[in-house]
Amino acid sequence: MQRRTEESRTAVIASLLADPTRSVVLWTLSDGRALPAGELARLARVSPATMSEHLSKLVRASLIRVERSGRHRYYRIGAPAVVRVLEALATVAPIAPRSDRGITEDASRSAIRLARTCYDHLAGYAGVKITDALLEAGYMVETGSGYDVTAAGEQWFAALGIGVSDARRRANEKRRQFARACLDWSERRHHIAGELGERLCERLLELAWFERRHGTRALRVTALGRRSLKRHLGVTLL
Amino acid sequence: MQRRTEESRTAVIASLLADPTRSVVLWTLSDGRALPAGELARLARVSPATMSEHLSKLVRASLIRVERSGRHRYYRIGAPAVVRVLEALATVAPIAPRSDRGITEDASRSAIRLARTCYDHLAGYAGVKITDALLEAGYMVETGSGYDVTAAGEQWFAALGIGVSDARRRANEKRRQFARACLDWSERRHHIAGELGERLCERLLELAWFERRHGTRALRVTALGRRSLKRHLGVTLL
DNA sequence: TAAATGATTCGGTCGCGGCCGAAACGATCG
DNA sequence: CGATCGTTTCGGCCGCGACCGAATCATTTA
Repeated sequence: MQRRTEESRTAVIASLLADPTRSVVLWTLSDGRALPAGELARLARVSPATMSEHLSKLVRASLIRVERSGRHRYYRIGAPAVVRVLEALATVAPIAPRSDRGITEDASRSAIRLARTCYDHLAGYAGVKITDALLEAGYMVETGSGYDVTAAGEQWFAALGIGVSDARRRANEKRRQFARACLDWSERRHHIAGELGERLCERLLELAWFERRHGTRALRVTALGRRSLKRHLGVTLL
Repeated sequence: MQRRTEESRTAVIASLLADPTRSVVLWTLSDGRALPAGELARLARVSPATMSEHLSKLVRASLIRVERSGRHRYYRIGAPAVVRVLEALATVAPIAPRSDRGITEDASRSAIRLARTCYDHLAGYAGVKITDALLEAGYMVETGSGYDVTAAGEQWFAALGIGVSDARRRANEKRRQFARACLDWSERRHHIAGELGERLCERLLELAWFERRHGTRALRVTALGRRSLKRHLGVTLL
């Protein structure tokens, strides 16, 4: 392989992501699934021949890996860094079309968009919806730099087993923000992060409203989680 | 603008980064500078006409902004998120060609590669060189999860006004890693992060070995910094 | 106002790459 | 062993976009 400048090396990677068909493939696999070539062809609406070429390019660049099983070949994301690129690209909104505050209602296509961890807190459709509901109910209010919990909110969190004042104290000690507003790449909306976001996420996993999925940051909503979100916050997760 | 799927929207952005000429432009501007169209054409070795087309595409997508001044038009990066995409792309090494542990010796081209902050610690060529030197001198050793400071190292840090044992204690309190190894996108090498990395960075800024630059994460090495790095660590920053 | 300089627009060429159908390949199954 | 199914390879078509020179526009300088 000949010497390349940093610039053209990133251009090569970018050109692999620049094709709509390949982009669909990567986004489809971005939640950690492994799918056979034929199914990917069907999803992207191209012939098996075309898909095969795309897949071989992606494999050659190590953006995806292939695993043979019988007469199928299963393709999966090659490295976590690949998903980070996708997310970074999604964050560069081609001028965010925020006409109104609607959430994308077809978020269900990919598990990683429905619910995932973002560092230590909850993100994706679920993270945004929960944050919205907390604001809507008056349990939290927006501040300049994030959120703050109201007296009513403190009770709500306590009912879930989360000590707000304790979290506030710890955040202060750690010189960490108490309840930060983190921008979501898939929803282009804010969700709750910081010390409180971490505790909320931890607790919802403890309560088994969500479950971790193997080898991915995507979370599964349990049946209990769906019911409880409905009851506690009036949130329906499609 | 018609409805687009998330996939194809990221593909559009990626296609803008996929062209080598545009890629050079974005990398050149990635340290926060603003350059006129003609100079960018010269740097990328294309005609002014060609460059103009590229620039207008990038502006239309808000990846860069333009500012008129006299008969020049100065172009600069449009949003911090754009640089994050570049860095994410650079991190997806087309199989890192790490034949040996050499550092890129032409890192000086872009200020942001020479020295920058990565969250709260020092990164780029400078960050990696300093980390290497600390290991080389036996002031730190590599551990499974990062680094640890030796007794000799503790003295070295103390001479600089950094209390290692205090940092260790604080890290423990904050449940934060003491000295993490963070992967550098430009050098593809590790550098020191975590609590100790933060304190080191803070202190070097206090001592005026480095200076923050306006509106960018790039740092400038001062003349004092160059001399001191040479004396304290035998490090020369080209 | 004319000349010079930076930047953009226009018109036209050319090559790369995505696409498909057909054929080949490889594994499984009857 | 032939039939079938999933996948890849091959050959050829076609359109998009990167490129440049020439012309145009805009701003500064003489």
